[in-house]
Amino acid sequence: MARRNDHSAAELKQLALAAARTIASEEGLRGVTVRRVAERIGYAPGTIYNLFANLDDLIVQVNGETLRGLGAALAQVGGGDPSTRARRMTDAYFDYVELAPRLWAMLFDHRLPDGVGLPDWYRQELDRLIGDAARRLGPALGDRSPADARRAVVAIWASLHGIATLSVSKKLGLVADVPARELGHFIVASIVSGAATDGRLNSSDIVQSYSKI
Amino acid sequence: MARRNDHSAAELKQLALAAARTIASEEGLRGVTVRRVAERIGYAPGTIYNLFANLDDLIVQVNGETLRGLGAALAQVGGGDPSTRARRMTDAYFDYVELAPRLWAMLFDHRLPDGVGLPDWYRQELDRLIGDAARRLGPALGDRSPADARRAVVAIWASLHGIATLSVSKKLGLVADVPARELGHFIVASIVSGAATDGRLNSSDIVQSYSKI
DNA sequence: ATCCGTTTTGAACATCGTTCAATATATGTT
DNA sequence: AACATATATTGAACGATGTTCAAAACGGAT
Repeated sequence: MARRNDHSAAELKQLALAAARTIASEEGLRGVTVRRVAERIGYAPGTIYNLFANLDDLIVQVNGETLRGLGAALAQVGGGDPSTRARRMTDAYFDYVELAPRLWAMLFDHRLPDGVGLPDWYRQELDRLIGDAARRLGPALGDRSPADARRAVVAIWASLHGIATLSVSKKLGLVADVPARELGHFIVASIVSGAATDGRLNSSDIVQSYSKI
Repeated sequence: MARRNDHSAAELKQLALAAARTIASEEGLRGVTVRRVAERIGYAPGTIYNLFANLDDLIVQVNGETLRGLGAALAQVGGGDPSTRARRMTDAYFDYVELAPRLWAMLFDHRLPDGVGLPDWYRQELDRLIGDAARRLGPALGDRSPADARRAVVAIWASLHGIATLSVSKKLGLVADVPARELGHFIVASIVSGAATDGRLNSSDIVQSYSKI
């Protein structure tokens, strides 16, 4: 068998990605297997390996789209004074997570085997997302250097990731009856308002920031 | 074959747990398979199922020990004024993560299948850990209600989890050149100092906390 | 010495990712 | 129109996974 010509290679790739995305949305990373993706698009398992290097490659590409979607959702937040924009971006983050929690979870559930790094385009995608957020949140973060502003954004990025991850994997309800979104707002507010109160929370002397007043 | 009597059932269970812990420390969750654990203790795969309900059960029990160890490490932090204690507990957290990063990562990498919840003893273990931390951090968190103090601790718990997770899975270096520990201090400091500055960051009006001054 | 009850085994099953020789078809050439 | 070439597609095969369970082997009691 060969050369069915139903679809071009590029079309096939998109079909496979869409199928994987659907499965991931419904069942999470576990459900995404080569055979199931292949079956869903009406091809044999081997065909997947004409389109992707392996299953990891396929998943990373789905994750790339998810990441781009998150970036777009955050970029869509406009206007408002700096602090309400921070709030709206936090909301946009959780909106996006809740849109397809298992698909979002795959962003972090998936781990490449030892020694294999994420592809360069993925790193750039992620870098741009953080950079964009840093630029948009800059005004809310007080008068920090660009480096310190970015550091604050990375802290927010990691914190929201932690909250959403625990929430999606049902490990947040074990320790709190507070909705994930509310915790997210609390942390972002802490960082943002920390910037508003005074200049203590810059990178050069975090230690001192522990001592009250 | 049967009744080798080399070990009691309880001993065997500990042997299996220790073997799994070693493998997890070296290779992470992926390396922990029934056959490898069995081989390492010199028994057949089927024997594992005399000791544990299934592989998930075994892993949850290893995770329970890891969690208990983290709790002990945090509880060991004593003395000092409230804010230096907060700092030391944050250090203790990252010390513990760095002691065996892949073992720690298994705490969150592992997911029970759909519909299966964590056992009650695990929930209690976790609840005690958070409760302890809330009690110890209380003085550093200003004059909040116990409920709000606990919420702040949960926020810290989730944030540190996010940072450490991204760090261990090498996804933090993609967006920042800051060590995970430093980011952790930054966040804890933000929350702690947020409590120190004034009373705005309580649960009842997080929204308002976004507006500067 | 015999029996019983329990522990331990390992073959078996369904699934997984991955490889690759075989094949069937579209395309290019005559 | 017939043939040749190239390649897209297949599916069997391999090793590994979690899990089950009948069979077997052994310790202890009678």
